[in-house]
Amino acid sequence: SLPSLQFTATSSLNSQLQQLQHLHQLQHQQQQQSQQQQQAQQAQTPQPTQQTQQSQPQPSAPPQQSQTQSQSQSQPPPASQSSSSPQKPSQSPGHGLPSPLTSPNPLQLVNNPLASQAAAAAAAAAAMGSIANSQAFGNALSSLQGVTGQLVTNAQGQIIGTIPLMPNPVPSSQAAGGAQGLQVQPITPQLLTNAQGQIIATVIGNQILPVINTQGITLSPLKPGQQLHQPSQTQVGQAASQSNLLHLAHSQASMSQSPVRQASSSSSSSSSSSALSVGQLVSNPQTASGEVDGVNLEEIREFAKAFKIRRLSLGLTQTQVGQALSATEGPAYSQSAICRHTILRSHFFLPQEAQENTIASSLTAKLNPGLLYPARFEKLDITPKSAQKIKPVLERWMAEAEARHRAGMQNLTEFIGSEPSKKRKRRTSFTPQALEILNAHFEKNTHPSGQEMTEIAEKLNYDREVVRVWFCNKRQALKNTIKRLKQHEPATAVPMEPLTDSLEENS
DNA sequence: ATGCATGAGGC
DNA sequence: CCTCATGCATC
Repeated sequence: SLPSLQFTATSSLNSQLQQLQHLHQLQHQQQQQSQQQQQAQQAQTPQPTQQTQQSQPQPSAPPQQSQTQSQSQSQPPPASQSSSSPQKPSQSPGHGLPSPLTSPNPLQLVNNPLASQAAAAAAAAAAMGSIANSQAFGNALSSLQGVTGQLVTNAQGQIIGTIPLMPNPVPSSQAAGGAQGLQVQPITPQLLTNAQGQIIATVIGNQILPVINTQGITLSPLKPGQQLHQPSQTQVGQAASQSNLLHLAHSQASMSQSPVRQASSSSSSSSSSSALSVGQLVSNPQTASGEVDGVNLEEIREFAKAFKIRRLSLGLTQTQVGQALSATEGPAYSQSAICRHTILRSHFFLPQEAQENTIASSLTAKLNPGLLYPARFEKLDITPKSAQKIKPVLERWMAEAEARHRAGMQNLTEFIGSEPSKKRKRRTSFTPQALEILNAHFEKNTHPSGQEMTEIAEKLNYDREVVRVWFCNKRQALKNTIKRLKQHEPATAVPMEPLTDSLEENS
């Protein structure tokens, strides 16, 4: 009901104000409710974060804990940069809130320097009124990694997931009993690993917290050699996780995070049964899904999301998939492609920020050439069309990968070293100054003439060809961005004409 | 995850 | 020379 509650992490002042207002309100409402849970969270938060990883060995935690907290209070996450700007605004007002915060602001609990998104996410969660419902918080995390205190890494030390802070009802009896709440419970998280020995979930008390699980695909807690789906185990995991996660559906929907609709009945035989149903299962066009180029982005998004989960549950990296893919016949894609395909999901949810700062300002610039603005075009993602094209390939491959996995870890990973063949030109690295100038030119004219490019190249002392390619890539990125944004505001295309016209032949 | 590079297909 | 779809190199 509250449009501004969209999970946008916008840098726009207006929406920020709105968010904060809501936040304010909600905090009042939730104070009492959330207190207990906050305490519970406090007990856990400082625990297994990678940076503050002292907890387990010795209970010398207290001093360090307080230090960590005071740090995060006094100053915003050090890592924060321009991109994390939304953090500050959304936080500081929190401190200044007239409401008597008897217990620390929820925002601080996740003020984890590790994750620049944490604060923003927390703000969003709070704004959603879901902070009290820690479950929602946990879910938001499924698609927004880096929101929690616990990072889960695999054998290579790569972060493959996060563990939500879940003060759950079950052990609460204890927590409630120890009213002090702050004491770190002697929880010794047991870790569930997949076939590769990678951690995919933790067991705290009698709770199983899947690292990544939004679609009922319980990451199989199996040891090498074991059969993939043991109903008993699977159920345990699901029972625990689903009951937690299912609630989220509503609150999550408001965040416009891809809504995971789960057939409540399909709880028993989730993953193995259907490689296809995963995508279909969730293809829920509640968003009156925007179609770009005749491609259902919603569907692609869901698939990408599911694919990632499946990939991780097999303990595979994007690179591995890419390599394995190229080993098979038929179309193959690189790690880059797989990554972009995955990214498509989140970027298509681009916050208004992109529209306001990127397109709008670029348009402004085009319409008012004199006006300067910080150029912030999107990355060069794949087009919906490409995503559509890749999807079946990935789907097919994953189906077989899962099949093989079930049969016993085969050699999925039989790769073939790609022939270096020609020596590729070394990647040019433009200096910030050069980029500034290039961007300035681009804003004035996306299609500089050969003459102009020559001049630019000379002025900047770069290869002319390099400059030309830069413009090509820039145009490509801009165009892709526009396509994505069109989905959001199809009607506002009016002021967009001049730009699109210059980038496209038709349309 | 993203920035520059490559190559096919076009005009 | 351009656009597009992708990939190698890097960040």
